[in-house]
Amino acid sequence: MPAPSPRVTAQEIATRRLRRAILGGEFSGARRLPPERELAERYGVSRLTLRGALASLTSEGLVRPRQGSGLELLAVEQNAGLDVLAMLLEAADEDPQRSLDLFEQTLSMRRSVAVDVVRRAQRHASRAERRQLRELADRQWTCTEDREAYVAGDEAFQRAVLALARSTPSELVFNGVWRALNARPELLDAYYGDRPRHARMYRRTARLVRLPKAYASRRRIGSEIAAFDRLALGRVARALGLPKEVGRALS
Amino acid sequence: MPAPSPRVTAQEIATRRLRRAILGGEFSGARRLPPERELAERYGVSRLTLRGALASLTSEGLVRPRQGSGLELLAVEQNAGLDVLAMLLEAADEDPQRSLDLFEQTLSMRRSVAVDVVRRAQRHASRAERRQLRELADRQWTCTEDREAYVAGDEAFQRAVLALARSTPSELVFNGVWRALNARPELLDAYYGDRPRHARMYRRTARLVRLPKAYASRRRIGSEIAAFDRLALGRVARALGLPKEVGRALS
DNA sequence: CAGGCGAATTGGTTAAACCAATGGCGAGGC
DNA sequence: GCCTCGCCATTGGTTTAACCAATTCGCCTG
Repeated sequence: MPAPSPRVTAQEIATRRLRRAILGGEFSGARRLPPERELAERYGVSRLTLRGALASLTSEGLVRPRQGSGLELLAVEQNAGLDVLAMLLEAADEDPQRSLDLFEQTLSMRRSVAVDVVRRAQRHASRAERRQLRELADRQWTCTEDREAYVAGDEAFQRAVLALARSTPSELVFNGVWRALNARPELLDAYYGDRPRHARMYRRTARLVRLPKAYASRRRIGSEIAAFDRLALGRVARALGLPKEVGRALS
Repeated sequence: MPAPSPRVTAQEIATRRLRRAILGGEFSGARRLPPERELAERYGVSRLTLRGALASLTSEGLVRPRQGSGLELLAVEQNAGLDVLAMLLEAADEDPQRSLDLFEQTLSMRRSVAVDVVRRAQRHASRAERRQLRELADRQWTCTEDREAYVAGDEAFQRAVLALARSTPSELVFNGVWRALNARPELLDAYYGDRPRHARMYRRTARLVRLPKAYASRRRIGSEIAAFDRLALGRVARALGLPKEVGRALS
């Protein structure tokens, strides 16, 4: 992705700051946000621009505006959608333990979804499609040197499997997870720290997919990914300044 | 929730209509949306109100505004977050097969996440917490007559398990899934059609959680839920006017 | 003291501008 | 004739200044 640098807009900045303030607990304890007019002044934008920001936060399930009453703060865990995961990780950048926990939880969830996705892909994929997949995986071997290319290839591979799985919900979950992991590039770097090992895992996984014993292979696929994730979490922990045992021990 | 009927705002209506138009494929083929000024006129609101709606759709990953260029339409599957799942289901209300597929895919994903959640809850829950959980499950037995109470209780139970699992991402996924299922009340009704059977499944599941052989029990938990979901999908299919075999045969 | 009325608060909406990025089209030069 | 540069129409971004509508709360009245 060239990412043509869409000009950063004032509304976007206000959205980020306000969202971060909310997720960072700046208003914790309060049931309501300050009035729009006050927030607009605080962030140095007009009230209408601030309202644009509020529209985003509303659709994310962080606040609920009530005419005449104010901006009600909602409990994140019970109302927010997966989209805020990225922002939660971002907002946790000064709390290593929380960062690691969120990262681990995210990987864990991704794993469980991945097993289901692979199962579905196994059912729906044609012979030709499987071969295409195999080729994608093989290509990963050739670029373990180049971090950026490798990560891009990994995303492409995962999306390819997802497309075969015929599960829109899983695709949407993946979008959220991927965005979240990319919200902390330094952690994603640590995750992909051992690319040859990662590529090897994929190759093994691909082989397992072909096995007829669906259930047994699925179980092993989960274990393969889990094994890599455990090692990777050790690296992530170290990148966060925590002892790597902390990462590997997580469940 | 009493849902104090927060007055339906013009901006919200515009958001819904525009979102539905996009998800319904009204602009399929086009790479861009019509200009803001034109959309505002079409939906009978001021440009600023329309911009509020656009802010929502932007944060949902459906469009990307580019100053001077226009409103770029993004590919739903590759950009949208889980939050749009509810709207996808809503927008599919005239396509029974698509509705059933989405419903099935959603349940399938929920199942795979559920297994992970249960595993985590198993690890983190204290003795007292497990007993509380058990009580919640037992209470479900007493209200299989009352659909509304039963569904509310089921939500409470699932949230309780989630809280024990210590996995924020899973909670966020659940929010999205739950909202999606509730987007089509008639289908959710069909899903909960056989409440005694549902309650029995929970009781069995709860028993499995206590088993020491973690892996084997996990596997069986997945099967328990899958068995119920399969039957329920048959009912959903019939509610959609499709032969129930279509629902049960899905994977 | 109870009830209701009304003013202050706060979100919802609009109008009319103007700024800023983009992209196409035409004039001019090579 | 073709390429390049620059102007300008298009389109999103932002602001100002109002006014409308729902809610809340305190004051006034009975």
